[in-house]
Amino acid sequence: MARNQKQNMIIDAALEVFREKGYANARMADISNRAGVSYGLVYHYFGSKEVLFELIVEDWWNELYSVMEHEKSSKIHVRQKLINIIDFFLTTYGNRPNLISIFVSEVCRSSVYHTTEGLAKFLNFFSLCEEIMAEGQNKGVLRNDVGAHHLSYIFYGAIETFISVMVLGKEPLTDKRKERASGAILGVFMDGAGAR
Amino acid sequence: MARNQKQNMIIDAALEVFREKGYANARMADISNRAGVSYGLVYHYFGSKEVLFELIVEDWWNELYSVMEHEKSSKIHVRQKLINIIDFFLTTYGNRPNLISIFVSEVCRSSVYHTTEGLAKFLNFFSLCEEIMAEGQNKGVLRNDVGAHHLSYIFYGAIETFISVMVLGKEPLTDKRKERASGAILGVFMDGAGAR
Amino acid sequence: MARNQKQNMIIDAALEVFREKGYANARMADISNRAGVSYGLVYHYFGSKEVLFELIVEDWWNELYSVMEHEKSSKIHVRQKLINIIDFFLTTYGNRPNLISIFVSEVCRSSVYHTTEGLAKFLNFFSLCEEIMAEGQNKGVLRNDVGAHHLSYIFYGAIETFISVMVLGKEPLTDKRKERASGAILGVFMDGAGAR
Amino acid sequence: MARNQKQNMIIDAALEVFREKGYANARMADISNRAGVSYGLVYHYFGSKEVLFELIVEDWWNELYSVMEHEKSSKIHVRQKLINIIDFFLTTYGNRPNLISIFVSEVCRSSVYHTTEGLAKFLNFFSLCEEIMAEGQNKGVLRNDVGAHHLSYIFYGAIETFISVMVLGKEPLTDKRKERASGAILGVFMDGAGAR
DNA sequence: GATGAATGAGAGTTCATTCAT
DNA sequence: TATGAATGAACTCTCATTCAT
Repeated sequence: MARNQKQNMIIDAALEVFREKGYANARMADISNRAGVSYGLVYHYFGSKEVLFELIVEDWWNELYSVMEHEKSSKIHVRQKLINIIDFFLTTYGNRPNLISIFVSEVCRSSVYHTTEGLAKFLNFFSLCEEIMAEGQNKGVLRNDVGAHHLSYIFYGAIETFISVMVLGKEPLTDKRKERASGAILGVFMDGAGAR
Repeated sequence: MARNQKQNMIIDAALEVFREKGYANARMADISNRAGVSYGLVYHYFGSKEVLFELIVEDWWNELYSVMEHEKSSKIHVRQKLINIIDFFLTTYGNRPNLISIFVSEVCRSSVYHTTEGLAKFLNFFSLCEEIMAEGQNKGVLRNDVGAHHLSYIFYGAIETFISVMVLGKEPLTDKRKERASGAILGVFMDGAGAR
Repeated sequence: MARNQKQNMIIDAALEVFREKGYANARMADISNRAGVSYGLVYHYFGSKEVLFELIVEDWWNELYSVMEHEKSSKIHVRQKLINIIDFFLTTYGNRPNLISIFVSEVCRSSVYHTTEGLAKFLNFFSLCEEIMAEGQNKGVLRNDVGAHHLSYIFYGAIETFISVMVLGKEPLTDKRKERASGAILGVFMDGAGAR
Repeated sequence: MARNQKQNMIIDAALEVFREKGYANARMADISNRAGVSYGLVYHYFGSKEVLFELIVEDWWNELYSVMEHEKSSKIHVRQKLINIIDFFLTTYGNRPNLISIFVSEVCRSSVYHTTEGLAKFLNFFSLCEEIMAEGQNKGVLRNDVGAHHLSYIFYGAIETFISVMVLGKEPLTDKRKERASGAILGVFMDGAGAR
């Protein structure tokens, strides 16, 4: 699945255009223009708008699953696993803002994705997340009186909202901001917002 | 702005169709058919697809602001305020799932909403949320070492993810489920997911 | 065929709107709004957009024919007849600019009027004009080496262009301007533009 | 701006359809059908109905200006210049009746053209015409007691009416008829319709 | 007479996709 | 591989006309 230069240029252009306009409003002509290639070449390589989009999304899901799988089977402390997951999302926002922006805007919530297949992707992610939470519960690191899946929702929801706000505000991610965000998410998730 | 029966039928149909297909894929013909009125009547009353959508969204924002304002100026305990906000979202999911679904899918994240105006709506909401958090900090109910705006993100993120999962799974909201969700969100937000 | 007040208000509004937007772009709603009456009343009285327009145009043709007939059978000098005709057009521009503007813009040239019926209206006008020219030729007032119908074209063409320019420039018609235009048209038509 | 074959076919079809139905009643589907191309191709090349129309009109104005400029700066006798201008219009009617018909019906008088820009086109034409008339006055060929712009109106009005009548009557232009029309226009314009 | 809600055919335009070169 | 001309289904919006009250 190695891609040549032009294919990569098209993918990059697609990331930009999908992010800027959203899937529905992105035109194939926009993508080919942005990539500096001809109209037909996009079809030559990717077949259709949907396939192109799915490819991008699929890659992202696979990458995300891979990270989650890795953390799941890792021997480190659960707390560190959560830190790593938060870090993965924030780092991706920093390095590939278009990608994470599309994920947050066009995938997570898009009605287009409210399909059995779309749902399965999510459930899979949450299920991996849940396993880590369950591990934490088993090891006495996380509370037992709240379902592991509920813990997943709260944990992921915090990450997603931080990213959404940055996406909306088009905020660049400085190291300092990243650290603060990371600290806030982990701190509140683990210890709560309540004063001690 | 009292609406007559047909206007309400159109609004209800629009809520269904926008929810099912998303804004971009919703056809005005779908809406008029669903409402059982003629094509032209939708235009007669609402002028355009965009206006119809904005009307729905605007109403929702206003209702949300109204609730937030009310909680903000209320004299009750901050903890209760948070309970009320969670309850408002969950109750709305129960009563008007189409509305909250559109909000979560088509508004919060839609690229279409990544405009100055769209951003302003959000910032306004978060700013109201933040004031409540700040009140909690001042009263010693909430921790001070995390910014009030960050607390807002985590709090709202938790709510939104619960709703998103229910929307995706098309889960009906039983009283029991509602109570559990509410308890989980508040519990983890206030006291953390960490074991005691 | 006496019209009541509302009917007249509608006719006046129609004159304004047809002049401003042209027949094709005039909306019945524009007319009813301008007239300050309800939508349906225009239909109640006039049946359709086309009928309303035809009524206005028909009235104008009849008035024009009447003037031409009168001049034709009048015993005055042919030169005076031409002066009267010029004066009729210029006066109408002064008093009812909407009417003459519609005539010049929407009737004379409109493709919509390129029908057998539309053509007949014109031929009838030119035929009345031609008879006056022929009378002038018979009485030795006008030259015989150019066909009477050709004289009609040149004579009417001069009038129409003056009016068109005023319509385009939205020029008000002062007495002085009217006199000069009238003098120029008659002078050049009778004696030519060539220096003596 | 060299045009390929299909573009020319579309332009030709547009000339026919605009002439037959007028701008407002011409459908893009008519044009594409007439041209024997698909619906989309018209948009591919010309973008919109308005642009297509403007292109045709713009070309004509430019051609007309070019002829007028040429005559203006030519060293020939003013009388000959007028003959050439008349001939240009009549020849165009003979060769491209659709074009001249559209000009006379849809441009000169169309309410759509009663804009600042539309007016400017006309004024420019009349101003070129006027300069030739002024030259005639300076050289003692044309009378001085009538303004040069008024002479323009009468001269052009005569030409336009001849053409309009031919357009309305769908008359073909034989050489003989052309000669007679030309002779009549020039003769009456220069020497008047009055008997000697 | 008078109103304006209601209808729906019709037109312009977009844009994903195909295909000949 | 690479191009971009060509296609046409699909969709939004307009507005003349009808009709119940």
